[in-house]
Amino acid sequence: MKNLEIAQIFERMSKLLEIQGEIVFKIRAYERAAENIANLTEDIAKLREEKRLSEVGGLGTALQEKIGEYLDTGKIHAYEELIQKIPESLLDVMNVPSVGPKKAKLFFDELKIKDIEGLRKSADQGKLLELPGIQAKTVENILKGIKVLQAGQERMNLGVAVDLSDQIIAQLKKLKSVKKISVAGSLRRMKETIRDIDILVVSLDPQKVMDAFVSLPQVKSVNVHGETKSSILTNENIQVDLRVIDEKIFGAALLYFTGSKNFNVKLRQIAIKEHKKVSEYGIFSVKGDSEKTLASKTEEDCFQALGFPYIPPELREDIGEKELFGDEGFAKIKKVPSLLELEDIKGEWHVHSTYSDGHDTICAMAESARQRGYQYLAISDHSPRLRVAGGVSVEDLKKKKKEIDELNGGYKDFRILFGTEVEIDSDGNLDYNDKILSEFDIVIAAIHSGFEQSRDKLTRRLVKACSHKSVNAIAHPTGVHLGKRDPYDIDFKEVCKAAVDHNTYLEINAFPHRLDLNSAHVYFARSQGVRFVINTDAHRAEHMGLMKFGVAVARRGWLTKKDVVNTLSLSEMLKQIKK
DNA sequence: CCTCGCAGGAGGGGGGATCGTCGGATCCC
Repeated sequence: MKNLEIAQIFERMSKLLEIQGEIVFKIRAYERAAENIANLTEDIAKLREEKRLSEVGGLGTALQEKIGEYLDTGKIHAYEELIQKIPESLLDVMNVPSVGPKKAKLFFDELKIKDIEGLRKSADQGKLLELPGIQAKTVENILKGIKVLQAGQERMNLGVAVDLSDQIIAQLKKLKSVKKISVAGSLRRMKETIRDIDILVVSLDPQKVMDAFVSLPQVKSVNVHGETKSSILTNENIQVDLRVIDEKIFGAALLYFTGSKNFNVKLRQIAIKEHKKVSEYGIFSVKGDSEKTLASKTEEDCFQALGFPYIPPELREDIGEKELFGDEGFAKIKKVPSLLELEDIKGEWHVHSTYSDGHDTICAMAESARQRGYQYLAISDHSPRLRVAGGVSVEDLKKKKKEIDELNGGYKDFRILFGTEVEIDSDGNLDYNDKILSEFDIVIAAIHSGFEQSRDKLTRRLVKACSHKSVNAIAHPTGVHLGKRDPYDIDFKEVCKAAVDHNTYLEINAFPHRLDLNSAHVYFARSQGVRFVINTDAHRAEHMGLMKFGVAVARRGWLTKKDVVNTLSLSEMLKQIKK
């Protein structure tokens, strides 16, 4: 699928056009197109074939032509031309903090600086100082920026981010002067991956909080240490920003710093139409030159002042924007769905035991599930084909079944389900025969090999697995490993259709390295009528605590309790999964 | 560059802080 490639090129073009000094609207057009394309769950090639590119939004004749050109030839002429004039490596230069399009252009025009190495040299040699508007402080910041950039800019997964922010918040909470504390930013929206961590506090003694913050044990270096804002880099090169907020405007600040950026823009656009103004200091009514504060103390107040219901952070994204604001973008929000909660989860289908590559026994896993208040837990170990994970042989299945039956004899309001995570082979066949498969309580099918197959073949494998009479779910349907491996190339819409047609559930894998399906997939699949199961893929008992991340993805994909099968009681769930 | 609404052309991402330098660029959500 070429979606991401095309989005990336448009993204790069927008930056290059910015350096070139193009009008801001052209730059934004490319930027917007890139975003919309990246968020697509359908194949752009297919959309084009069906002449539906206009549905994407932000694609006029010129951009549609360029998409066609890329799909046909693998190249975009306008892009090739652009990088003749402006070296692509200027994009790296522009990535250096404190260097934007203007400085990048200045350095290139005057000093022929075209990459970071060149920038560093010129800075060291004092050449930058000869340029207008550049003085010692700027050079210092640029050199510092290069170091920051090279220290690592990748995104971390949600699990890492939550661990770190929990630690920091726990430490800051110990201070008496901290009255209120909350995460903000993409972490509060529970995005699958996070770049930096934002924390807001209310405190009567800001200086003290800031001093404590910059001297936490996790701190490697301090970027900013002020009264209202401090910013540090942890030993793992993660940036954490702390802001002290006046309690009176905490809600407005939280709303603002939670984002997303596009969501803020949207709110402000809508506010303007109603002669209101939104800023990080509050919601105001505007009459001529005079402004009156309508709300600022809590987020709820702020939404109310705008005439909106409370919108949970997970929904403040582009993903469901049309549903939220209407097609024209300015309709009033009537109500938002009551999203799935962690407490709604009654059990899960996908954990491993010592029968395959799990760390804990079936009994230990079951105990942990019971303590979490679950009614059931399917122990779904790998099948033999997945040798590296010690797949369970047909013989050992009998032993496993017996063990489960015995344990179940001792439970009253809880049941262990006999499950498997069965391999889908390179032709879409399953790793146990039909008779054996029919004996499981729960069968989830998964792909662990042959990721490089063609889109058609991969899609057919999943469709075939979906239509098998014993398969209840497809595990981690896109195969992504965040930061390590891209999803494999499938026609997701086809897979959704097969899932709906055969009462097969699609898994939201809650393990932070996976989060697969992701929230955009979930949102799309929901629109196709798909139903879901959220599983942790736990390989030890404590991993079952990762369920919260799966729930977060579900919420970001607009799911309610009724979309998710493992919110049902045991008997109801068993009834519904019948094929 | 796109969209709107009209047939050629106009108008188009909200709002503020901060930094560093002298008018404005960069950054944040």
